[in-house]
Amino acid sequence: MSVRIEDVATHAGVSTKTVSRVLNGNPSVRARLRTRIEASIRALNYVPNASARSLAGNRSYLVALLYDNPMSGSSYTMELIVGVLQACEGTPYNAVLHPFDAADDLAARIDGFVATHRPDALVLVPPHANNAALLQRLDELGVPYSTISSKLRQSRINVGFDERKAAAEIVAHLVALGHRRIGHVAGLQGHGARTWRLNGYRDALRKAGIAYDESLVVDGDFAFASGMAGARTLLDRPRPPTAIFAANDDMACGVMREAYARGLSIPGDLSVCGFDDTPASRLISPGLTTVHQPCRELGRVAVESVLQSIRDGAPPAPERVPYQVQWRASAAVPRNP
Amino acid sequence: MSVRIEDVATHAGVSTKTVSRVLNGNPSVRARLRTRIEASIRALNYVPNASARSLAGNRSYLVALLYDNPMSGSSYTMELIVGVLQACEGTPYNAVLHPFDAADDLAARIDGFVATHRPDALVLVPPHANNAALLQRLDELGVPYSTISSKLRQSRINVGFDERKAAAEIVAHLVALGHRRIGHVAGLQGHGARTWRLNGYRDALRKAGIAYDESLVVDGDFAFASGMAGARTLLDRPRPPTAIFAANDDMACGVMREAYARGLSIPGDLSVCGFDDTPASRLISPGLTTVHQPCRELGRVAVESVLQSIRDGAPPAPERVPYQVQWRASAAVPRNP
DNA sequence: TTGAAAGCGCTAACAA
DNA sequence: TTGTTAGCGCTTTCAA
Repeated sequence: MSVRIEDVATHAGVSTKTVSRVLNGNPSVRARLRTRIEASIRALNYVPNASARSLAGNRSYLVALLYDNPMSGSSYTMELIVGVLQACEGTPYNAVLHPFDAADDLAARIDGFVATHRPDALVLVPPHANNAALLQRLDELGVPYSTISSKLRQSRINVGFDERKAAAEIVAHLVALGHRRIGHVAGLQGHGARTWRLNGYRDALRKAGIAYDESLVVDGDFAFASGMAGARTLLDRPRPPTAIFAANDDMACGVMREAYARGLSIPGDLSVCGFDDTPASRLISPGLTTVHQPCRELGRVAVESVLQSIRDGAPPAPERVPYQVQWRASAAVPRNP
Repeated sequence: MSVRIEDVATHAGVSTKTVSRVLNGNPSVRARLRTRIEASIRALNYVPNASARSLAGNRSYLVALLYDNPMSGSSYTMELIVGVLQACEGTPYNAVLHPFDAADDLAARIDGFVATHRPDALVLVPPHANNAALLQRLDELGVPYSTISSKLRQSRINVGFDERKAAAEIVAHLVALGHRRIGHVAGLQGHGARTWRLNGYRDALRKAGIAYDESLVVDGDFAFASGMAGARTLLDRPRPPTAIFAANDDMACGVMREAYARGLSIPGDLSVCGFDDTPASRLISPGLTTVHQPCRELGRVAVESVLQSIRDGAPPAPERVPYQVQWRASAAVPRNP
């Protein structure tokens, strides 16, 4: 059908094994020979057959991304996927995507998945990244994996960013603008993101000498509706906050909806901040001040780290990628501090 | 390493070939034998090795999704991916995702892609679905493909939905509310979506007996900023529109931003409608009236159709999937008609 | 540092 | 309807 390794070997006047060595970056090939073989590969436009390679080498060259079944078009997952694909580019590896419902017992179903796809490595995102039983099973199966934003120590390779510091930075900015009563709509229990962002909020208050007022913190679940509900509770307080920091953008949008429903203007009557920098945070009016969650970077680094650990044997230390705060118009000096 | 087809054959007391026939749904296996073999497969927890299968069968069991490099987290692409993955579930097929920059000459690069991945089928979305040279090259290479929302007749298998009718429905609704001067921010030239939605807009006006006023139609490029710019132009007209229908949600959000910047209220002073039903359309305030683009369905049907054409030989007729209009608060009776 | 030969696990021809 | 045999294209022993 097409060009095979044998054709390259003939063209270069060597054995197929030597071509194979070049293909796999085996260092024990003389430089001159390597150059000649590489020239033949280009000349014949040779591309190795992935199936034959996997079969003979007992490797799939597959990296599987396990994520939660995104109910709505989740830009988080999309960006992650983009990063994962970027990391695979230029390597012999390919990505396999697999949405898994968080409600399912993944620790039990993972065996079937691994048997079917035989991935060389896995990348897990929350909530799966926080599933201790799942990680343990993967350890038992001997499948290398990396996690993204996991809160478990158990994960040998984890990538994330300093969500706590980022949240503190947002809240410190609100303080600097003159806000003293700052509300917080917290994220879903069990997610690292909830704890880190809430802690960042508290850090900034403490640093500013503002007493923590638990009546200004309400629970949310990262969904729009819970942001609305949270704002309702906070704005009904005898002394309502002049600013609300929501643990993610979807909830911040809910806060804005509720504020508008009460005839409040943003940021005049109420400053609002979010977290994630989803597309909606740019599209909504006014633009939402938020933390850019570096999803692509996270996906890219997660893949690179786990592949490196396969190559080099030693698992690399957990990684931290940089983040950035997006200052937009939704936060301003309070009208009535 | 693990259970092989030979083990199943031994267990069931048949030849490997017969097991293979069962695996591949070959009808020429007696029912009783089939049942026995299937029992053995379950008993041994056998899973075929995909690489060996591909190599021997000269098929990759891969469906490649070629989409444009999404600059921002595109919910369109994400939803499509979800649909594609859904369609692969329960089949031996897997999806390979490949973002391709629309600026690149894909028709020239497709050979390398096909040689590397050897996909059994391709699914193309705009703008690639509108790339005539690309489709021609695929025809030459003999790779089956389906397109999504392509405007080219050339594509034998195309899935889409009636965008023209959906747009007309939205505009008819504005008319029914009492609007007579309705502006339109059109999509990017060359996209089917631009033409279909613009035509739908004109259809609705004609049906309502409202003369088409070209000063109320401005060009956009599907991006937020072009929605703002379009609104600026339209609202600066001597007799500005009381409603604006943007060809997608991102531009509709831009229209809203510009309206707010002028102190207009929505929908009191200006009704706004979009198209696509992106996450932002739900999160923005007021909620945006828009057409739900059935991306998952499109992705799912595109895969199913092309796989069916591989099985049955005959390409199925182009498919139309249903859509739905999302009525939200951004469109209402005009305050000053 | 390089090469020869033996599979990896499956399917496709062909035969029975 | 079922079984036998020969590969698919590559990597891996092992030897040179």
